[in-house]
Amino acid sequence: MTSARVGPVSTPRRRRPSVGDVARVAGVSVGTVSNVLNKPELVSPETRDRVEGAIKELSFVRNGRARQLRQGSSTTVGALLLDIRNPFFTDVARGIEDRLAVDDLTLMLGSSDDDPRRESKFLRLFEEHGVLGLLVVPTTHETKHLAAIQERGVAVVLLDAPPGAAGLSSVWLDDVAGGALAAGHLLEQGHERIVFLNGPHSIRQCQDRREGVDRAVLAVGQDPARVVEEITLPRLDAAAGEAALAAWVAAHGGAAPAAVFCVNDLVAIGVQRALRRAGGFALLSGCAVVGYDDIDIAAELAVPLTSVRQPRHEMGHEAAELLLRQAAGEAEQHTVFQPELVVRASSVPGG
Amino acid sequence: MTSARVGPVSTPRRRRPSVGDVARVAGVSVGTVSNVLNKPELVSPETRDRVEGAIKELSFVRNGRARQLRQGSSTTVGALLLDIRNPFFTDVARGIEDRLAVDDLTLMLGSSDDDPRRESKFLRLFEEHGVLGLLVVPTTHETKHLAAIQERGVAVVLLDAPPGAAGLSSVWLDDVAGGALAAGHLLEQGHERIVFLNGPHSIRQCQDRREGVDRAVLAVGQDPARVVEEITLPRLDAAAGEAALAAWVAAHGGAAPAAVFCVNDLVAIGVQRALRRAGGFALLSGCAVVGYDDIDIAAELAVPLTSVRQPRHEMGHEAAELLLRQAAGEAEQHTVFQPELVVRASSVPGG
DNA sequence: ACCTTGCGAGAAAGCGGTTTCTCGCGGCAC
DNA sequence: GTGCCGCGAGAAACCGCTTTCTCGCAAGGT
Repeated sequence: MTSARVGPVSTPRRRRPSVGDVARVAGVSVGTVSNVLNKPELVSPETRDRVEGAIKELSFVRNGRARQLRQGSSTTVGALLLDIRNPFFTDVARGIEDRLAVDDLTLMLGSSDDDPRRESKFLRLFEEHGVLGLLVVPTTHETKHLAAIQERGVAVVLLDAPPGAAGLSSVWLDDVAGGALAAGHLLEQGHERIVFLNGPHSIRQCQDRREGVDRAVLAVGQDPARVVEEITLPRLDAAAGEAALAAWVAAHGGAAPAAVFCVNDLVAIGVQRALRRAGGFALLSGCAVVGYDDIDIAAELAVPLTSVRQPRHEMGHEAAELLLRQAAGEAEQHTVFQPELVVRASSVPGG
Repeated sequence: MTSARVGPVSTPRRRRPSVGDVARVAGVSVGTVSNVLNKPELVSPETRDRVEGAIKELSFVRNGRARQLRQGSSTTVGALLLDIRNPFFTDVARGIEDRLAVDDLTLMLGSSDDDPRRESKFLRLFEEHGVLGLLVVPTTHETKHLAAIQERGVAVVLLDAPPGAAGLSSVWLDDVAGGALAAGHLLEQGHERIVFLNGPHSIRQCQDRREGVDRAVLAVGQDPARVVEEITLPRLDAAAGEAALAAWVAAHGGAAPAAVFCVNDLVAIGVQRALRRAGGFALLSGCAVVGYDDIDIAAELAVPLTSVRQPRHEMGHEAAELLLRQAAGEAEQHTVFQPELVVRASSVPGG
């Protein structure tokens, strides 16, 4: 470990001043202090000045929990994403945050890591916390538990997921179309076999992308079972992609597959890494790779990555928008975005 | 826009059941319900069963705000980072979260975008929210306002920043050493001029890295003023790096600088992009580029990037650790990590 | 039979704000 | 001079939960 520690001195800890303290210093009642804070126009200028002076003097900061408890309101929304380290989700998160900032709301983030236990832990935490609403990338198809939360008065929007239980708004992207786009592109390039590094089908996106792949294969009159070799990854990051492809290469005497479709760009980056390690640039450039998400760095890689683009920021923004509407009592609403194929060197011969 | 909307149906909204409701259904007092929730061993099994039945029946979820208000405790900590989209910060955030999860605490994240106004807005929000503690990447050298917050009873730890006002713990990395490492490496490669794409010196890290660069230059008996050409970027992302380097190339008749040191990897990625666009792979491979942070994808770029590595996850973890200690009344403490140079193709001739 | 224990449950007082209701007081019309 | 109105400030209830304190009651000891 390359670190060092130093440090003496102790830290004081005092009770925070309350409206009562402010009232005492200003020589008014607590109700008046509250009025200064919330409805200054109801208070005479002199009194207001005295109170504001006292607030400064004590450096009073009001207790938002008590405030919200009384008002029954809330200013935070919770978002439960699959993995905050995945650039796809941070871009989505930023989209959410940007929309919330307009209304002076703040965001609590959690990563479920696609683990239902972590998901339910965070959901409970958020709900107890009294969030205004919840944006959830669900870990399973089953969304009844989310509908139940909404029944209890917390607006819930499904994020990166199709419409689920009745009453829940949703924002997602047509992953069947996305999968078809990717596979169609590879087939067009003349590939007859496609290795598909996918996540478990319990993840909706993974299942849908597979369905899209199958449709594309059927569309050219081929048999998916013969064309597609699907490998299920335990996790959807670069390390998992690298391991899976290294195993494939090892199992095929050092040869690379002709075409690989990866369930996301991180996995694709891992695949490229595995190819480079196994056979250098030659192997790498002989293998067509397509990713998914089109994260910012996809274009900057050793071999720029062909990818299926999702409007990440916009998806987050729209999800927050729907959440606020739903919280305002509007009806549920479903927005579906369309994917777009971005072709780069990783999938075309001259790359 | 590639999206569509649909949706009818209305959303109900009911008052959440309270302990009082549970008590009524179970035929006990609210105090007993509370005891079932918090000290089940004090309640007789039959009563406990009745209460738990009522909780299930009403699907009661306790109101954490009221709970924390009464207890005076809190289970969330706030972290104010510069930009959540920068992988450096998400890795730090993940380190924080991993440490907090051990104690069942949750994280609220905010991005200040290096804007003091956004910073103070978030600080107020967090403080009103009653967070247990605050991890802050400060936007200025001035940390008195943070010390003032700690005076009011919220533990504060400076993150990615050197010790500031008395009483505040801190976790940072020796950026002077980091800057020296990068510049020393470029000088060793025989470069006599270094273009340094830096952020404004009002950002401590930027100032320190510059100082490190100067020291390295002085160490080989050269004059920093002659060797280093520093360009100040308005933002520290890929777009800013690309724009700055494109301008440099344009101003030098299409020639690339021999050596570029970038204040972070995103900027370096932008630089590589600019070089590729201006002169293709030839120009790119003729220019030595060094980045900072060593984010995960640095190794996967078209030209793998030499970078100064920071232990991101560990820094976040340690910051959370210090925060919890400080919140527990322990004395302030300062941890400083050491950077490490990771040499890749982007800075060495044979790359 | 009587007094002490001790256990389990209820009543009530907060936590720190907001909000409603009441009330005193000065100004104004009659 | 009396009555009314309205403004500004205070008193008190309340949000939902925890926690302390009290008390009834059954068991156990003598």
